[in-house]
Amino acid sequence: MSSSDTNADARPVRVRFAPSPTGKLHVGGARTAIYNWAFARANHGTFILRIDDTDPTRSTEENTQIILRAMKWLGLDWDEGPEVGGDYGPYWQTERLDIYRKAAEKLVADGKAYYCFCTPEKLAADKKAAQERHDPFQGYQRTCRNIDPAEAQRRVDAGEPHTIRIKVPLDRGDVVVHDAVHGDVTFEANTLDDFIIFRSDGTPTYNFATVVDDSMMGITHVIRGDDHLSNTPRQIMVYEALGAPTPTFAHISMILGPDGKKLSKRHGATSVEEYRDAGYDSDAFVNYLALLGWALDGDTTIVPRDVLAKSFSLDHVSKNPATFDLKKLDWINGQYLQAMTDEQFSLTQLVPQLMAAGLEAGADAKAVYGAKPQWFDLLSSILKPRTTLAPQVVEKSRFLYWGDDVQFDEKSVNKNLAKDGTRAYLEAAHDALEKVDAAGWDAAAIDAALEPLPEALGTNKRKFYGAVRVAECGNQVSPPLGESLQLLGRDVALARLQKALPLAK
RNA sequence: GGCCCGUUCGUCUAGCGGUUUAGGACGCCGCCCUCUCAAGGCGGAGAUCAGCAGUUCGAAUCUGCUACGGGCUACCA
Repeated sequence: MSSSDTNADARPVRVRFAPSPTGKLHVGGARTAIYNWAFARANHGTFILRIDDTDPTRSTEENTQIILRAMKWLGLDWDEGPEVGGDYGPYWQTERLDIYRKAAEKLVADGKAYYCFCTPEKLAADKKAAQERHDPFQGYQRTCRNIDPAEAQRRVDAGEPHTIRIKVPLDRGDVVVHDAVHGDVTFEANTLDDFIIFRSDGTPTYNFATVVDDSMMGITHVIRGDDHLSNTPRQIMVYEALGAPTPTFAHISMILGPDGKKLSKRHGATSVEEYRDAGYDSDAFVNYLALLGWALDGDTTIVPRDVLAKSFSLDHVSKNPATFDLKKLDWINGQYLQAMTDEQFSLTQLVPQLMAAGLEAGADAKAVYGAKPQWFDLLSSILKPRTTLAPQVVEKSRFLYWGDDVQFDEKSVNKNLAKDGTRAYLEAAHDALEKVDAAGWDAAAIDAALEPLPEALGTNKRKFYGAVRVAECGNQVSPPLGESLQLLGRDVALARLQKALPLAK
């Protein structure tokens, strides 16, 4: 029999993501944020961002900004929180210290909590003794629970160091946590002790502060990491002492590295911003993370943000930990790139990368693109299927920026150009291309001009195009030749054939 | 030590007692397309559903135990 059955489901959905600004936003945290966001959107609820900065030594303003930036990059807009405000603020725990203090004092006044004067030394000794007699209950021995309230207050007023402990009802039965992903999880009553909710330094403990916040902010569903499941019965004790309804919980598993250990720097990039900087598309990244522990159904892999925001549901979240797989992330990224129009690809992938590499210069991507949109779109059309990650376009485009001074790849030259008969190939190609006039210089015309040559020269396509390709692009691997020459322009294309003659035989 | 969670192809997962010769996706292999590299299409290998014992006419699906992995057990979050 549990009185934690006060179900919150009837209330309008309000969820929160409450990161600690003690570091950057990690992929695990990002996934928790995504699930909260998607759950709120799918249920027409409210998504709240709260900064849990109660650890003054490790929390920094800089980290907060990094987290906000990461949230924006991920496209996870919040309805209440930093920058947007809301009716349930403040949204920084350090600004809520008074609220916690008052809540704790009220619990004491109501007889739901009490002052404890036990020293750390005594607590350690009690614990050791419990261990030695193999007592199944190793929690706090409730030493101060029965001190007369007036007496306790007198000692507090006299300045005696004290903490505040929750008074767990002795007749409290087993606590069952209603978890949306794990089902009902039962904790035996005798494993609960009167834990500390307020430290002797006057700050609240995590298990108290979050519950005060979550209840005051009307949070209906607490979606968070697995590591909090064991803490949940304690938190339920606080909800009950506060007389607040218990939310529905959803504990999601953690993300592992390829070796099955918890994902860490050891495994490579762990923070959201590293993935952004590596050139991943944020939609693809969100898609991948969402799939790490959740499935729309058994068959769908590409789940765009709007579908996620419509179809996300907690009962499709898996219980077991998931291994982060970079290969699949890359594949999904490639899928998102393929789905872009040439213009989108130019604006968001191609031009920014070419600018970062110093191949193009201008005020911004839009301005650079605007100078020759058809040229970039054509380049995008041939590069798009060849890229899974944005920065890859740089090396594939480089040959376009050499003028008539081609940087030859030695191996490619040896294998394709320095072979008997190639001189005739280049000359034939030059003659044929010269007949294509400047006005009609496009991939179709170029391909048409070259197409009959291999047979006429008594060779095969592989050898012929191989030689021309290396002469034009410097490498035996390049985008399709017709488009490449169109992008190069007639003058440069012809000049390159001429200049490569000495390398041919 | 005590309490709690987890375990389906290498990886992410579908599966909620019979429709399962366990489905899909990434990766891998092969074929097709093809002037290179991709993209795309088609096909293949790959999981005795952690193990054991039960319940049942019937179990990946329910129960118990064991193993392995993880979490909590703090005046950390």
